[in-house]
Amino acid sequence: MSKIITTRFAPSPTGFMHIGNLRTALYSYLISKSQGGKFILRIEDTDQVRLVEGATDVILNTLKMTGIDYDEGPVVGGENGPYVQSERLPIYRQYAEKLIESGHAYYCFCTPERLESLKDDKGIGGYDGHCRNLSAEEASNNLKEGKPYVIRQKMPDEGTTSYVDVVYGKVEIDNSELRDQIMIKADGYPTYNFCHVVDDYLMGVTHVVRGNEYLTSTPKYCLLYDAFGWERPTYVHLPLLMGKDEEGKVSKLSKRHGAVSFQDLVNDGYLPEAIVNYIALLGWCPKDSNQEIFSMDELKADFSIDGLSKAPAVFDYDKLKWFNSEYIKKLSDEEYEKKALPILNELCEDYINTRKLASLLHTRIAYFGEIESFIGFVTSRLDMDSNLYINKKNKTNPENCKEVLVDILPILENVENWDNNTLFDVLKDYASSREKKAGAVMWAVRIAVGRQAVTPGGATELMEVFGKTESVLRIKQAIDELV
RNA sequence: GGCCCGUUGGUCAAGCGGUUAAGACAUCGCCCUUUCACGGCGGAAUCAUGGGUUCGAUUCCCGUACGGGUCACCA
Repeated sequence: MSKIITTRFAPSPTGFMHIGNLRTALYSYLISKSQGGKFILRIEDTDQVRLVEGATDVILNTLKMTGIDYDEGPVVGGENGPYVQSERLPIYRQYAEKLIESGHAYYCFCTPERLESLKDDKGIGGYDGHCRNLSAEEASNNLKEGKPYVIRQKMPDEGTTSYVDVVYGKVEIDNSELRDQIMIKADGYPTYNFCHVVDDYLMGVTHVVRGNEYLTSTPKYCLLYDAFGWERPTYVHLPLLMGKDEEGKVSKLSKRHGAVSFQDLVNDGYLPEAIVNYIALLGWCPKDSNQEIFSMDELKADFSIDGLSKAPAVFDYDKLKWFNSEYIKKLSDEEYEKKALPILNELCEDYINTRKLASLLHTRIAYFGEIESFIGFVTSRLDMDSNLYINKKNKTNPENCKEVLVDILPILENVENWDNNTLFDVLKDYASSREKKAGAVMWAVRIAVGRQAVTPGGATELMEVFGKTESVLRIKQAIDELV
């Protein structure tokens, strides 16, 4: 019987959830779930300096909102806990000592100053193995004297180490490239380089899924597995997520490219489902299908590792907007209003029919944060430019528009049911009774009421939004302004 | 700088030795229409580059260029 596929997401609680990080979590999750596997969440908080208060909650919350549910992890627990590395310190110590005993690791007493002196002018330069050959006696004496120390992994002097990555294929590194990296720091905490291997093994992780910044350091981890006599996991390295600045230069996706944390995007009014859908396709493509809209369940069913791309992908806000607008359009009126109405009610005067306004905006917004930019003409009466009355197709101009407005004002003032359908009929009837083009009448009214060239919705829809009183006031004002 | 990885339209991408080189976003045009949006139709636009291998290379190999990653008591 083969082992059940087990993957994990192992973030550091150092701030917000970067969208690239979320994608890594997603892929890790999908690789497991597409094959009925197990998914573990592990918090890697061994860097006590970079630790940020509340960051773990952000991670937990993001996974919850996106529907990435974990079988084992903090809060939910599991048989391989604890799932927070700072609670596993004795475990790492114990395994580090095993490696010292077997000759795969050693105590190092070098000072930070000495280490610094090893670097070249570019700050590049690794450890030279100074304490490698300290005798057991010297080491234990140093230990007894209480000298600060770290524990280092002993790398082979010659040869190469290779492994086969599922996405990138065979990766081979000369052992001479490998430094004797630190496993346990002077503060007693383990480094990522060491503890993630111990944890992955102990937690039964079969597929290590992570960003490809680890591609070249993975041989070191393989060596660790070998030293312990453990079976190496399957490695799945993911291409990085890039951003593009104004000049068109591509670089690792960062804040200067716009909102890059999941929470920022949500705050801007992007739906978690849309975000997940979009990033799933940034670096992955379904086989034998051009499908683009995927629910989480569909992703779980269709995801496969061989659809993963090797090349880095540029995060495109335009495409995200498209996905989001698709998801917004799919929202039921009720779901949509739940999100749109609070924003509109906050921005608009009481007399505005915000439900009507919301429905006009439903097919027009790409994200909810965009609403405000659409309704400036609603929240205030914009400066009027009489040129707006000019429309070639309907042969309108300020003069004939004024005629229409003056003519139709008393008719509108008599309208009882102030709704779109009624108003539309009224305007149409008026037009045909005066042998005018309906479009010309609509244009005059829409400009008078909306006071801007392009509006979300036509003349009668706008009038419904404004209500009778405001609509009539706006038309009167427009007439006055047309001298 | 050493090492590693990558390179199909502006962006995401399919392709896995022979194709009119899919599709989506963006863009442009037309239709629909009460302006816009939605929806429908159509256009423009891509295999980084030089050598091989082959009857035939976008596809395989090597070099070059460009981009990225990595060389921490960070993960």
